Amino acid sequence: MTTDRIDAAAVAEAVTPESGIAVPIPEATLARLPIYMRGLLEVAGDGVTTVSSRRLADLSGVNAAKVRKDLSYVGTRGTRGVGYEVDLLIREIGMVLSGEVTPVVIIGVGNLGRALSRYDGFVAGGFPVLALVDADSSMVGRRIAGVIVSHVDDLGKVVAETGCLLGIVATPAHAAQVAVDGLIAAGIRSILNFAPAVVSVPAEVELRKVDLATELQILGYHEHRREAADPQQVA
Amino acid sequence: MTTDRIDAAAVAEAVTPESGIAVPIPEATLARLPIYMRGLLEVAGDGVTTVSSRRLADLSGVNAAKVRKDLSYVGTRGTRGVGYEVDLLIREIGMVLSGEVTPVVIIGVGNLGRALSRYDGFVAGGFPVLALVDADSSMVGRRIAGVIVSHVDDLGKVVAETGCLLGIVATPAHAAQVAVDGLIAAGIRSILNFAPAVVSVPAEVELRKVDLATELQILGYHEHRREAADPQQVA
DNA sequence: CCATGCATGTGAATGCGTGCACAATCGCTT
DNA sequence: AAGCGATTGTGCACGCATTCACATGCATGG
Repeated sequence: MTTDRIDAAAVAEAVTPESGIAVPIPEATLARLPIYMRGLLEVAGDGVTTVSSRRLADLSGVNAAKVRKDLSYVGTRGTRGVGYEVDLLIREIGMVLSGEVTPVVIIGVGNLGRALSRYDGFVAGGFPVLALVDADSSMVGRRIAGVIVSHVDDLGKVVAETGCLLGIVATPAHAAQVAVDGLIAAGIRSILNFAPAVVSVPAEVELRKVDLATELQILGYHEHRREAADPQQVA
Repeated sequence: MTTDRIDAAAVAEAVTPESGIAVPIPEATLARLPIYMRGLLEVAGDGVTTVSSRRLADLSGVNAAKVRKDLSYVGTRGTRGVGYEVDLLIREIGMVLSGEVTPVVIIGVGNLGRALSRYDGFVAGGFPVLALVDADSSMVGRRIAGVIVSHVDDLGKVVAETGCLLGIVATPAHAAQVAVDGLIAAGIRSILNFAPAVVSVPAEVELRKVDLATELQILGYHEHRREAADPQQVA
């Protein structure tokens, strides 16, 4: 996987089931929770009220034991011999991954930035894009997906007004570090970087990365590898 | 990391240094090679002819020992006391990740599909988008980024004509499985899936996934976690 | 020609993630 | 009321990835 957590430090906090404060969900589990959520919403739509770990595993393309272990982290308890209550599970997982609406700001409204700002999945997932900024003055003032583009110099003001908590960097590589620094200065502490560049952030800032070109290169490697090993062409 | 290799089976082939056939690069290493490549191209632009693992590690945001071990997999040998030759390294890594041009086809020309087809990074990385298809007839015939959109029913023909080896799925979730099946039927064996859905493929097909909404949800979790632990607001 | 310093290459230890396998436990049926 | 089938919860072992630490070996300077 190319899109990884940058800071590899794991959350090693002790589990405190009853304190209600600490929540030490492993990174790998966290990445699967949204997948489970989709499966749950699907079966809930069919009127099903109970799922087994096996069923949920099939829907999510993972191992059943993994599902059970993952669910044990979110605190949910199933019923032995029966399974898990769908509605309850949806509420529990929804609670874990920020049940409320979390607005995001996008830096860079080039091709990628515009597409992301119009991407339905964000709004559907509770992440409305409430602010857009760009360094290019000719972009400022334009309306994209209902949001007016502001200048990057006004980033702090815009973030404060809209209450954005998450930042998405969709600039060219050479502008990525500046964009990230700007977001941090504006108070954003969780950033998703689409620019193909290595950026550094203070330890308290959470930085994730999505590298589209790298994804293709990894696929290309496997493809070429297959061709070299297997002389048959599809023709 | 949300965008992961789906099939977790590792390539366990034995290293055959001199045979020139088998290439058993670990998945984790493979994901870092493009990062190294960017750093190398950067220093090469500055006229530097030699890099140490330490320097390359700093540029890539990773550990120096990791760099050395990664480079040992690609077969490159550095010079003790000096470092690695930049040009040579660029050629070696370029060789590993498919030095030639590998055309790609995109299924789905909605917001995301259009943005991806215009994304400069693909062409720059040697992955030109030579074909676009969509199920919506009203899209067929339109020209996007210089490529004319074909109907998904003609997928096999289009793939054969353009020689595309990689497929990108940018459809809505409910159409993802059909799109993947279509790509496989057309002879594509390496697929990058952007649709937020779990799809199943035969073992010989390589499927990678990029899940944008999930990335934000993971960030959102950390953000909320921080807020809960740290009552101070940014205000 | 030799010594010295620096950077590579890798053995080994640690930690996380995965998945098996099984005991514990629940609901349902007889 | 008691047994039975089903499913959860988890201890355990295995494997990959990461990182440290150090011996190896090359180039440069005296």
